[in-house]
Amino acid sequence: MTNKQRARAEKTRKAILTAAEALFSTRSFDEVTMRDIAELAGCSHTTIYIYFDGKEALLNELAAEPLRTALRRLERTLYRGNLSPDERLAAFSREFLRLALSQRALYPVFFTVRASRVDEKDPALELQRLRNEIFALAGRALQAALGVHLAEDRLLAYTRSYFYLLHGIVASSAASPESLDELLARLGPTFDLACLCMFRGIRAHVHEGRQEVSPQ
Amino acid sequence: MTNKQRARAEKTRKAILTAAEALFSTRSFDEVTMRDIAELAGCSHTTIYIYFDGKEALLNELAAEPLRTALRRLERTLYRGNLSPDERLAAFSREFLRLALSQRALYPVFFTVRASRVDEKDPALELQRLRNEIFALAGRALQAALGVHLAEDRLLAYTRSYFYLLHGIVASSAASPESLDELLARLGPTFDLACLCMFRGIRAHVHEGRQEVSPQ
Amino acid sequence: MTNKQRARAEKTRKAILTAAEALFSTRSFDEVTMRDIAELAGCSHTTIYIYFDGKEALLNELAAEPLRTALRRLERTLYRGNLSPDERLAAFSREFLRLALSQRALYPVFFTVRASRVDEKDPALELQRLRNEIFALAGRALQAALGVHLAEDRLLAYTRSYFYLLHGIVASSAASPESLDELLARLGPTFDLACLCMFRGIRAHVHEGRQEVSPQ
Amino acid sequence: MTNKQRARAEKTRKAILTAAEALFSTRSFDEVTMRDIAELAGCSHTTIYIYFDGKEALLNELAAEPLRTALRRLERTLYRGNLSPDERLAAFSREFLRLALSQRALYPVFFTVRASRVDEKDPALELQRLRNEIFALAGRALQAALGVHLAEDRLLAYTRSYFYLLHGIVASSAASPESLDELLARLGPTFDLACLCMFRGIRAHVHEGRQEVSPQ
DNA sequence: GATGAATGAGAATTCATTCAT
DNA sequence: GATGAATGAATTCTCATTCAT
Repeated sequence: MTNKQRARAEKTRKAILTAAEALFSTRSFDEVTMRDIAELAGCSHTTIYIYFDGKEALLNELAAEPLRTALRRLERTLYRGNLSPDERLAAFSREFLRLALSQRALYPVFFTVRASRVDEKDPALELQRLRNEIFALAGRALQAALGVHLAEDRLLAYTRSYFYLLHGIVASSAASPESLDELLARLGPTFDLACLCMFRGIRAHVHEGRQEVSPQ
Repeated sequence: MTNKQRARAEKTRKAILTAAEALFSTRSFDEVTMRDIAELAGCSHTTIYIYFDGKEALLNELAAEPLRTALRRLERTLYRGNLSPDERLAAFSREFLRLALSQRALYPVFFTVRASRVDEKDPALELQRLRNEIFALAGRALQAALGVHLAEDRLLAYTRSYFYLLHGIVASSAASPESLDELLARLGPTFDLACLCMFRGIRAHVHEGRQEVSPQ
Repeated sequence: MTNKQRARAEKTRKAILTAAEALFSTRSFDEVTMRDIAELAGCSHTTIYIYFDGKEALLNELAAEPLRTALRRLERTLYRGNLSPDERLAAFSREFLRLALSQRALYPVFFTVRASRVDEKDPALELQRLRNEIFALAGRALQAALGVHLAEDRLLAYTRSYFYLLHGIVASSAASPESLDELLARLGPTFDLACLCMFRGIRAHVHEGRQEVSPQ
Repeated sequence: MTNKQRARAEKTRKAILTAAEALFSTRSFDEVTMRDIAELAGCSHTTIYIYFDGKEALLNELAAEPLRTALRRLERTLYRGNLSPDERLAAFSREFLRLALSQRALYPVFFTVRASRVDEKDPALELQRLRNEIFALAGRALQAALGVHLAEDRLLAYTRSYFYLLHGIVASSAASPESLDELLARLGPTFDLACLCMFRGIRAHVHEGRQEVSPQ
C-alpha cells in the first residue's frame, strides 16, 4: 500500500517536473502557466500545490536537478583521461554550453543570484551551492590548462573572465527560437573559436602578462 | 500659449519616460505595470496612451534614446586621436560596458532581437538598426586593433566572440543591486582583464591561428 | 466678421455631421468613436462638443436630417402624376427602402422609439414627429392604392402590417456588408415581390375580407 | 461526492446562463458586462470564464438553447393534425412570433448572421444551422399552404418575403418595454392580420401572378 | 471658434492560488 | 493522494468627456 502510494506520488511528482522542464525550455517563466504544466503532466493544477509550494518553488526545484546532472557531467568531462588539459577545457566549455543552451529558459534561474529570504532548506541555497561548484570546476580546468600554478585571486579573475564569455554565449543565444542542434550547427564553431581565443588570451596574459597591463 | 502647451506635453512625456526608466531599472518588463509608471510619472495611466502606442511601444521608445546616445559616444570613442588602436578597443569596451551597465534592466531590450511584425516606423526597427551599427562599430575597432585586414566572415566570427564576452559581462552583472560605480569599482579591473585577454587571444589566433584549430 | 465666423462654424458643423453619417453608414453606434468622427471631419474631437451635447445628441441630430430629406422625397414620390395609385405605393416602398438601406446603421435610430427624458427641444422629439409623418404618408399611399375609404383603425392596422414588412426587409439586410447597390441588385426584385404580395394581400383582405378572418 | 460537485457546477453554469439571459433581455450585448452577469449569477466574474470561453461564446451558447427549443416547437406546430394547411401556416407564424418576442433582446443573435471565423464546433455554426432549419420549415409550411408545387427559387423568394414580415414584426416590437403578454394583447390581432395578408398576397401572386409583375 | 492635454470609469481577460470534497 | 470549483487581484487598454488655453 504505502509503497504503491509512494510510487504513484513519486511518479506524479516526476511528471510535473518533466512537464515543467519541457515547457520552460521553450517559454519563459511568466509565459508558462500552472495550468499548462498540469495539462502536460496529466494532472490537475491543484495537484502541483501538493508537491510544490508554488510556482517559484517549483522553478527552483526544477532548476536543481538539471544543475546537479550538469555538475556530474562536467566533472566527468574533466577527468576523462584521453585528453590534453586544454582539450579538456574545450570539452568542458562545449559541455557547459550544451547543457546551458538545452535549458535556455532555465539558465537565468541557474546562474542569476536572486535575492531571496535566506531560508533553511530553500532550494535556492542548493542552487547557489551547485553554481559555486561548477564555477570552481571551471577554475580547476582553467588552471590545469594553463599549466602553471596561480594565486587564488588571479585564478579567480581569469575564471571570471572565462565565465563571462560562457554566459555571454548563452545569453546571446537565449532568445533564439532555434533548437539546440540547429543552434550548434550554425554557431558551434564560433562558440569554439570564442572559447579558444579566450583561453589563448588568458594563457598569453599569464605568461608575459604582468608588464603589459590593461591600459587604464 | 501653444508654447506653454507644448512645454507641458513635453514635460509629461519626459516624466513618463523617466518614470518608466526608473522602474525598468529595478524590475523587469512584466513586473512593471502601466499604472506603476503612471503613478510615478504623476499622471493618469490613460495619459500614457496619448504619448505611446502601448506598453511595448513605450519600452522600445525608452530604449531607443539611450541607445542612440550610446552609439554617438561609442563613435566618438573610436575616433579619439590620442590612442593606439588597441587602447581604442579597450576604451570602446569600457565605454560599452559603462553604458550597458548603467541601463542594466534595459539591456535585454537593447540587445535581444524580439520577433515583431516588420512594420514600417516600428521603433523596434530603429532599435535593430542601432544594434547593428554598434556591432559594426565594434567590428571596425577590432579590425583596427588587429592591424591586419580580415575576410568578412572571419572578422564576423571574431567580432561575435568579442561581443559574447561583453554580453556576458553585462548579463553577469545585470542582477546585481550595486550601483554602476560600486560595480565598476569592484569588478572594473576584471572586466578590463577579460577584454584584454579576449583581444590577445583573438590576435594570437589571427596570427598563428589556422594550424592550431579548436579541438573537435 | 460675424458672417465669416458663422460660415466657418456652419462648415465645421456640417463636416462633423457628414463624417458621422459616413461612419455610421458602415459601423454601428458603439463601434464609432468620437475621435473617429473628429478625424474624418478634420477637427479636434473636443470641437464636436461645441456643436453637440455628446455622442447621443449628435446621433439624434444626425438622424434628423436624412429623415427630413427622406420625408421630402417620399412626399414627392407620392404626388408624382404619371403613376397609378398602386405604382405609387410601389415607388414609395422602393424609395423608402433605398433611403433606409443607404443609412442602415442609422435606421434603428430613425425607427426605434427610444425611451428618453421628454425634454423640450430634444431632437428625439423631432425624430418622433418625422417618423410619424412618414408613417402617415405610407397610410395615405396605401389608402389611395386600395381605392376604397377605410375607417381609421382599419387603415392603421393595414399600414402597420405594411410597415412591418418594410422594417423586416431593412432589418434583414442591416447586417449585410454589401453596398446599397449590390444589395439592391441581388435582392431588389425580391423586395419588390414582397411589397407587391403584401399589397395584394391587403387589397384582397379589404375586399372579401371580413368573412374569412384569420383563424384563432 | 463527484455527484455533488457536478451538481454544483451545473447549478453555477445554469445560474450564469439565467443571469445572462435576464440581462440580455433588457440590455444589448455591449451594455451588459461580464461583471453584471457574475453579480446577478452570484459568482465571481472569473467563474464565468471557467464555463464559457468569453463573452461572445456565452452569448452564442445562450442563444442556442432557446433556438433549439423554438425549432422543436415549430416542428411540432407543423405536424399538428387537426389544422388545414393555411391554419398551420398561421399557427407557425404565431408560434414563431411568440418565441421571438419572448426573447426579444436575443433575437438579433438568433437571426443576424455574424461574420465569424468558420471554426469547427463554434457554437455560431450551430446557430447558423438552427436558423437555416427554421427557415426551411417556414418554406415547407408556406408551400403546403399554397397547395401547389413551386420551383425552388420561387419558393425561396416567397419564403423570404414572408420572413421579412416576421422579422419586421419582431424588430418593430423589440424596443417595447411591454411584456410578451401585453404586447400580444395589444398587437396580436394586427400580427395575425399582417401574416394573413402576406399569405393571401403570395397566394394571389402564385395563382394569377406572372402576368401582373411588380412594376419596375 | 477651436484645440491639445488630461482623466476617471470601466471593459474583457488571465492567473496563481485556496477550499471542500 | 488527488481534484474540480471558485476566487481576488491584477493587467492592458479604450472611450467619452472636461479644462485650460
